[in-house]
Amino acid sequence: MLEKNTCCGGHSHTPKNLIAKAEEFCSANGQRLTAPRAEVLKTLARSHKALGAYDILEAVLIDGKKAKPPTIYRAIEFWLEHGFIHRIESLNAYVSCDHDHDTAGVHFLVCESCKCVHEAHTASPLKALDLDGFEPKHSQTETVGLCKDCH
Amino acid sequence: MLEKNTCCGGHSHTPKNLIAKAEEFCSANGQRLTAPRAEVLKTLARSHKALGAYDILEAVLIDGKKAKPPTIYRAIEFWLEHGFIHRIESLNAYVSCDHDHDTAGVHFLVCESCKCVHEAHTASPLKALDLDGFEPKHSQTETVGLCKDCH
DNA sequence: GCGCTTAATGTTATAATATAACATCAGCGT
DNA sequence: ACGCTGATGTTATATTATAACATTAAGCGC
Repeated sequence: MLEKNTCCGGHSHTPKNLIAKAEEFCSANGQRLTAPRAEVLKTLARSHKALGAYDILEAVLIDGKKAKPPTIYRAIEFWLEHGFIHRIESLNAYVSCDHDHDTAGVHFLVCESCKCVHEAHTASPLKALDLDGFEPKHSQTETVGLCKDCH
Repeated sequence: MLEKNTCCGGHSHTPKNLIAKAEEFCSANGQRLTAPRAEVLKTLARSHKALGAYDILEAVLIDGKKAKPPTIYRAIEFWLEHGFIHRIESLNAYVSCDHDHDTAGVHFLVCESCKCVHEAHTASPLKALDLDGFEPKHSQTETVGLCKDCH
């Protein structure tokens, strides 16, 4: 896997921008931007496709060596917690995001063919709902289909 | 796992009703309601918690014998395809549903503590979106949080 | 700089979820 | 009964994720 992303116009975050934001975030919050964290985030930022944990694992070298799963999963968890990446549940995969929105409700258009993901923003889907005592923490909508280039 | 479902008032579909619908569906559509299919659907219908495939596997006996994973996954796939159950992506688990709605857009309130799932219905989340050529097939929203009884 | 504390990573092993591939069986029309 | 088809049985393995413990590195007070 991990082909070059030419789909959907090849959009991708610029790793530089995202890493710059990440650096800023870390120093502002007493977190460390370690090699595994940086490599994982860069790999996701270069791709607009969702990447599985093992795709990332195959793609990155930490100090010139292949990492092992826990290393990758820890970095993934770190960036998920801090809103720099999202997990696409329907693919068991991960995408970077621009981090310029609140993370309470997001909507992804997921191409089932090329695995590219577009992030959309609409009103919270909870607005119209009778929650009947349910206390929401995080909403995520995934729309699976075919992107412009794949259908 | 697979504790008795006492959470959230213990709602659950009545297996009889759901199986009746399933029988009707199968005979109307030239499908067979085989033992694995019936057992899997009954097990899900009795539970309002989401059950993982291996929970179901532990719970059912087919002709008095424990099934093996492909048997369970095939039955799950069958009912998913025909709209009798849903997959809760954030839990890698499955719930039955009443099948009285179109399956194009659903919204689940998922309790991260007890794994109970409430199905909600709102307007399609795609209405407000600029799809830009994306061809949607299926939308699903999952809101993770704590149910009335768990918080 | 030294030693302490803490957070992060390295390493090994394994759990949990899911599917591929092929053999066998059951229902059904003829 | 025969053969076709779709479903299941069976074996093995792929894929995704985490537990547990050892080791290393950064920050801090002195």
